[in-house]
Amino acid sequence: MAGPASHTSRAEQRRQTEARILATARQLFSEHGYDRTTIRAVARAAKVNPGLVMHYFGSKEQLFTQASAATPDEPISGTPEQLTEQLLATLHDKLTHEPTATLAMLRSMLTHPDATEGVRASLSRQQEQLSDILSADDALLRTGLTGAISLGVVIGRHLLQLDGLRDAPPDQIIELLRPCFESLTASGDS
Amino acid sequence: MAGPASHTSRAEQRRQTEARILATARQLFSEHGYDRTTIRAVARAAKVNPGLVMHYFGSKEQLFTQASAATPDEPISGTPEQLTEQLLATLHDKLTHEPTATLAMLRSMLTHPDATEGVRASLSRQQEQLSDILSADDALLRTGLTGAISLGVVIGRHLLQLDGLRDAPPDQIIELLRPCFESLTASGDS
DNA sequence: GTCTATATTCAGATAGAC
DNA sequence: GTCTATCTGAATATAGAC
Repeated sequence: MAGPASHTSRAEQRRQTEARILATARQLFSEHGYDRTTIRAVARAAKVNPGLVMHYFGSKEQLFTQASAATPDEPISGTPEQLTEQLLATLHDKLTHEPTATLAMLRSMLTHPDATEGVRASLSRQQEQLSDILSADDALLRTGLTGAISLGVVIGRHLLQLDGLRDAPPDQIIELLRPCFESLTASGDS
Repeated sequence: MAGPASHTSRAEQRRQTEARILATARQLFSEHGYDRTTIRAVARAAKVNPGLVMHYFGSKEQLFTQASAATPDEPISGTPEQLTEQLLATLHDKLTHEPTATLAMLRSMLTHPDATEGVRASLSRQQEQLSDILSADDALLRTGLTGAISLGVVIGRHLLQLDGLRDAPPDQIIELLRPCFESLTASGDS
């Protein structure tokens, strides 16, 4: 691969190769899911040997763990009114550029137990934070719904690529969804 | 398995065995998805031989096709106002008893191309019908959102079993979602 | 440090015995 | 019509050569 390395030390070379493998794995996991992504395919796409992938990451499971490690959502805080805007802003961000690592986890969330747990944990954390602010007796259901709705819209856009959702401007989507989130974060009992 | 069959003809016996295999396959596909469900596991759970499953259904793909064949949604028609109630009624039904066949398809929709196409086709059909009624210039986006929201809530309840969503009474969920659907089916431009 | 060769396991599918 | 035995291919993982 590398010609006579000018400044790249051996350790630096290794770091770059490892990063390239990881980026390739993220991409393939996000497109085809855990089970249908093979170590061999990752190696081929990253232009390295399959054995090297194993050597660096230990196992397919560990490779997936690293490839799907996403930065956790911003903590939510403030008044119930601010809450709606924060949720919409977070969703807007996910609609514009959801990181490949997150898509890798979402892609496998229905079929790979680790991914299921990852998504559940992430949503649960958010539900806890939100429920503290809402403090209604059906808070957990309301926050579960905002999470499920966000999840459905993200999946519909990035993974299923539904007509109408796939190419719509994020701003327009957010505007249409604002009443939904407002009604769900409103404190009035049904 | 069968003792001295009293009234069951050989053809009847076969029909029953085939139905038992299909029901078992539906269950396992809906729990673990396409890739992690093996012919062998289906055979074991149905108390038949793996060869018999192949003999009856030809291939794993064909078994999945039959196991995940769901009855299509009711056609939607009427005025925009009736439309909201119909969507909510359909969702209420899915929250109470989503058929195992549908869950089998939903479980694999992110990782198995056939299932992806099945879900996309089902949602597209519904979007077409709804868009005809709405006749707003952003109709396709609005109907895409109602589909994505329904999908997210069904997945959150049945497949991810999110806290708050998992055990909530369908009536209560529907009430909380009514404003969402009303705002999305309202004809006013944003 | 990188890659080759291979061991091991397990899946779907097939052919043929009872 | 039902089941046993087996073929074939592919995947992860390992051991060792360069």
